[in-house]
Amino acid sequence: MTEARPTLRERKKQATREALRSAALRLALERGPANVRVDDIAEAAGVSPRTYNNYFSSREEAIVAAVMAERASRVAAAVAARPADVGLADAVVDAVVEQYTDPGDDARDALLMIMTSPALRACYVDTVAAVEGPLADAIAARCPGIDRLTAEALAAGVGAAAKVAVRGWLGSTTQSASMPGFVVASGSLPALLRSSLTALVPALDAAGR
Amino acid sequence: MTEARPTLRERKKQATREALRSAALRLALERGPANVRVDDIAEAAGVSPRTYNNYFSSREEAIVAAVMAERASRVAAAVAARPADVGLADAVVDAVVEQYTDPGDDARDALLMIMTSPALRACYVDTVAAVEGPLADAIAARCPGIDRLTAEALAAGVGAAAKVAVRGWLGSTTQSASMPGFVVASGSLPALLRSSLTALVPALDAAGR
DNA sequence: CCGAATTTTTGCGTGCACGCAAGTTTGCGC
DNA sequence: GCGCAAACTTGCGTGCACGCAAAAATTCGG
Repeated sequence: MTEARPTLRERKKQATREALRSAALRLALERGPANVRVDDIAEAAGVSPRTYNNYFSSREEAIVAAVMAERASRVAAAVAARPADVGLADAVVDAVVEQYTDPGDDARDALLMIMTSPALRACYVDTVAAVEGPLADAIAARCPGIDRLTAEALAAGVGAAAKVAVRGWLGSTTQSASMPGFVVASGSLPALLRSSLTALVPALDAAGR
Repeated sequence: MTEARPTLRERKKQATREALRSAALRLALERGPANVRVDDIAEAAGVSPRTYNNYFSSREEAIVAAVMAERASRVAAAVAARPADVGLADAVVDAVVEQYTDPGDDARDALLMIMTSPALRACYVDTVAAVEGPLADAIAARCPGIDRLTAEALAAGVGAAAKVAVRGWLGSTTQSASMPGFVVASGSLPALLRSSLTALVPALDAAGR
């Protein structure tokens, strides 16, 4: 065992978190997201309702977390893993697209459910924002002399462009009141992501040197 | 009168909205934001508590709205107003900085209060996001042949960079749990905004042609 | 000016987020 | 093992957001 096993307390915490995540996802898929109360999730996971909110700060968060677990850190890792001789722009764009190109592990229908429910969608785009921190680190690591603020601005820009692509993917309606819950797939998500991120390539190139 | 007076109904709606805004701001400044319930705001504005939520979807929103009213559209207008022979990058950067350089109308202490309260800060950065729509329009108007998705990606990037600058301005802590409510001014906001936006200038330049 | 259609306000009920103060479990040095 | 300190869980109370349907206000055609 190369990994020192984390303390009992830590393992229990992760177990509880996982139990809540999967219970939330399962119930949401069975009954539809509107028919799941946090009390139900808590009961299914064997903890008190109050405890649920010690782990997740909204009803939607657990459901989305079940699908998006660790995607944020994987983007950063993917950027770091790119060979040093490819430009920053290519490294970042490819890494981001890669993570969204194959969501299809076993979460196909979960993704569809998330895209269908406005509340879940909102929570999902917040998840996209979570890549910004790790991504900023990865960018900074790749560009030795770079300003910290610049790295964060670029990472935030990438996150924002990704959000735009996702919103565009769902149809043209931003999140306005027009036809909520109406989903139109207008092109493939990877292609949209690439288009959207292309706008930022010059900025990434400039920073990469 | 060049403007046809809007219907009575419309005028009343705006009056109610304004009454809620100013009541919220006044009470928050008097008692501190934590000691204002939405019931208080509603009562001060002479409407039912339920009506408050027909106008604002969170307790913080009215307070922030009182300060930020119409700033979003002003940024877009400022971009549109720049002479056509200045580059897109300069037009956008100057317009954004301009709007945040002089918040000092009479809202100095209101801004300080917003920066001091975590919940209000969060709502404030959401407000920054509201510039993105109008800004995308302005960018699209300035660059005739530009792709719509590209314009939105750029606008979102600008918004994101502005958010980073604002966060950085409040001290290095993002919105983490470390010392909430502790404010450190680490440079002037306009300077930070300029630095942050500089990272995106190459992208704007590339799109401007 | 009158009544029907539309919009806004309001009260009510439900579910949710979270601070607080016990109660309970785990970690750790002895 | 023992016991104390730290961390986690739980119940409770408060305030908040919002769907729904009844009531009040506004508009508009005649």
